[in-house]
Amino acid sequence: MSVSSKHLPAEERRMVTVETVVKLAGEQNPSEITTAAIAKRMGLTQGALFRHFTNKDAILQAVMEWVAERLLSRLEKAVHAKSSPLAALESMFMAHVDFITEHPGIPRMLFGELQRSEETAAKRMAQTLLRRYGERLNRLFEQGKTCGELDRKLDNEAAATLFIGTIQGLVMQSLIAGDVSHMRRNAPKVFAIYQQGIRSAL
Amino acid sequence: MSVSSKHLPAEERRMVTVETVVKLAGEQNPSEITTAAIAKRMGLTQGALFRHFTNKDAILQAVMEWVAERLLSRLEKAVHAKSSPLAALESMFMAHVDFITEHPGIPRMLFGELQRSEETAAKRMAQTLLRRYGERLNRLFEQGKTCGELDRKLDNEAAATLFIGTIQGLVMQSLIAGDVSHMRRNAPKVFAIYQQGIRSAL
DNA sequence: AAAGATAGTAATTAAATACTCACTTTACTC
DNA sequence: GAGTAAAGTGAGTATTTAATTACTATCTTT
Repeated sequence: MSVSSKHLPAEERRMVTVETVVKLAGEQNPSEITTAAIAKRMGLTQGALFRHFTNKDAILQAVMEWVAERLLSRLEKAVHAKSSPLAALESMFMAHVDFITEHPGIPRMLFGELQRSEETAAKRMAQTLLRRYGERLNRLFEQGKTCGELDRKLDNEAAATLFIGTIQGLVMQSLIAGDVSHMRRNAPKVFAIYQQGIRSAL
Repeated sequence: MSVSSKHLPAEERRMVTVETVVKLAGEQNPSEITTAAIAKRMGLTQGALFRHFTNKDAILQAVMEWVAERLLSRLEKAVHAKSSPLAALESMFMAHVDFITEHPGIPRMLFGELQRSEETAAKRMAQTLLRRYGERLNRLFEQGKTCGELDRKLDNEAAATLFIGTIQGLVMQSLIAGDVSHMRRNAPKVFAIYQQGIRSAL
């Protein structure tokens, strides 16, 4: 049985669609991803997409849900079983970088959704994802403070902004270099500086 | 005499066009800025734009040139007359944040151009701008190392990535909050962490 | 195997968009 | 003030895009 036979049950077809969009976003500007392009990549006619999604925004929303689920669960797994909060933060950072290296289109889509002026469902999903991300970071920061690893007077919000911005900076560099592996190579160096910035003076 | 009479000399009209695009980018997704929208905002018909620009990319290119010039000169001014490299970095950081607060559309346009798959003139301008930015930072890092303010074994590239990413993170937060002033308020706190990360241990 | 439901096709539509062009208006020069 | 060049108008065009629809192919269930 071929992975993608002609007829797929709705649930599977939606999955394939989402994965296709993620793949396409890694190759081109997300705002240029048309329903025709998605369909073509799947070996489907454009109209067929609308059997499974009410409109294009529903596709993007499904993608953002997929991203939120996968990313957050990967981060949680990375944090799990790390003894110290600082080690957990590093593990989380690298897990995020790995995730993006595998799916380079994702940060672009996220940023693209956030800039939308209209209040689309996809945009709301992106906002929710980042809010939950920030909350998770806050918990780790608090733990780090109580166990003495982090600077007691560290500003949580600023530290979270910097954490996410650090990743965003790596994404930008890799966009300029046109090379995804660039990101993974430099991530540890960049995190080292970040760590130095938040941890308590010894 | 009104600032914008009906007929403007070509040079002025181009200037007004660029400023209009920058303004629009602060209000909506840059990829949704159409020539019709630009013209409408200027109180002009759409066709008139093409008297002054050969095509849309030429408009975007002019915008990127405007940005590069203004931003780099502001950064240079901020660095100037600062005695220490670290003080210069902080001044540069705040100048950049101020610039973006005044023109919130600019980071979005930059990022948007960088994601383009085609090699447009505007995209090349954006890449050049960031390259020159990085070079300027490198000079300051080197100065900081020789005068002992910065950690001697600091990785310049990583520090530059983090510097720019830090700003990108602030932009992202303000996008989520839907509030530009958010950025300026948090900038000092975020820079404080960054500074702690790069300076030499005392 | 028949019947009903599900998934896909191919052609079409309406709206949006970058760009063009023949013509008109405005501003400057002698 | 006439003549001219520059700047703007308004009505186009070709193309792209999301969404619709009448029809067909394929699965599933009894």
